[in-house]
Amino acid sequence: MLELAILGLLKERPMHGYQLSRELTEQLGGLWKVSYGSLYPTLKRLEREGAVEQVPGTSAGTGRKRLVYRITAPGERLFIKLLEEPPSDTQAEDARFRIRLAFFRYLPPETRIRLLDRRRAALAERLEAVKAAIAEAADDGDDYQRALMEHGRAASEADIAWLAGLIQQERTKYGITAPVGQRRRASATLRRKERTA
Amino acid sequence: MLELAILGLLKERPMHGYQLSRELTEQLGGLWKVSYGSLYPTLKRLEREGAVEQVPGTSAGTGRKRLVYRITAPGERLFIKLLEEPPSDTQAEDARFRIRLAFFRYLPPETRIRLLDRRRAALAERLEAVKAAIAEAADDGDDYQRALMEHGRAASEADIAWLAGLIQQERTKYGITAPVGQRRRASATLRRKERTA
DNA sequence: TAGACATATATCGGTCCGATATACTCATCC
DNA sequence: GGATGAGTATATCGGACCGATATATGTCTA
Repeated sequence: MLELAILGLLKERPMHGYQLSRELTEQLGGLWKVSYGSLYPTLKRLEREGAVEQVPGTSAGTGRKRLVYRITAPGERLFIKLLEEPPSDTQAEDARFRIRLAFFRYLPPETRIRLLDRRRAALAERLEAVKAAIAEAADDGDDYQRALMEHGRAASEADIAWLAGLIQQERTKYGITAPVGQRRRASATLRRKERTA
Repeated sequence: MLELAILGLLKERPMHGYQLSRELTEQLGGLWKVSYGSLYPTLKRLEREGAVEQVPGTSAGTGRKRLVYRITAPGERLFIKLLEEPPSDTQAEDARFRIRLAFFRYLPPETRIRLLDRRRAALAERLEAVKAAIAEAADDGDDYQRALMEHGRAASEADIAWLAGLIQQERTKYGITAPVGQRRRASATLRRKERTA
């Protein structure tokens, strides 16, 4: 979600496209590189939608023409909406979640915990799927495919543990106790029926 | 690289679109879900390019019409080419590398080691970038952004260790010793100048 | 003062995704 | 017996993002 990332940066201060690209790469430690082929069209779209607007008269002497944008009030609302938006349940959410986290400070603690927990549940589900696949492909097979799945399992487990740590930290800091009904859910297998019902 | 994945599966036996989608999800332990919106157009493209062809007369009684495809000789060559193709140096390579690995058995040991090592070098580079970002953002800051980067660092390190293990295994199995000039490179920081020169 | 390099915006083609449409088969239940 | 719904199967559409590329202009330095 480039929109989310752009709005998050503009929230801090007005910037132009090129600057946004560098800040983005930098703030996320190079984990997420934006391409200009996405950036500029997205900026234009946001402007068309009224979420950002150009700051007039900022090409002040300093070299080349620059189109400086700032976030608007509707843009602020859009930002929060995008930040809380439910995940797309796909591998793209891996990247999206990182963006979300980079702007987590704009969310209240309760919401943060809710999102962290939702993410943890999604990873737990993936973990179960991988474990099932490992069990199934136990003897039929390809060494590399097995290694791949084992690695997927280890990575999922590490991510889940990491999230659990973040949740714990958040709870300790704000003295929020875990809702009882929610705890099991996160680590238990979610059957498909249960979710669609 | 959907093309790669499709060709890899068709190499084992002829299949139709729907079947490919399920096999793909299954063989990779649900780590990689294909959408029909990619699958069918890609199949058509591959057919247009002569890499696959329809197997005539296989709608044999069993229910619905099915378009069964098989790989051709040019398709086999394309498959190997795609499998060895240099990485796109982006976050997309994370996913691509998994696909590659799933079909690694079709490559000779030397090539496998070369690709594993290339991947390891890329991750080592990313690791250095993240470490630099962590150092830079040490005090200015957002707790969540720091957590994010730390997690990126840990994940990179884990991945590198995993790759090192795979390389070691491969070398042991086939008695191939590491080229001396290549060893340092993998774990050392690669300066930008050095690469572009 | 020429060259390389960083800054800055923009477009193009291509890949993939999610949603949706369509249609057929088969089992189940009333 | 006929409705309902789940699974199978192919296909298209709009949208997001990427990588490559084009095109300027400013700045540093040899």
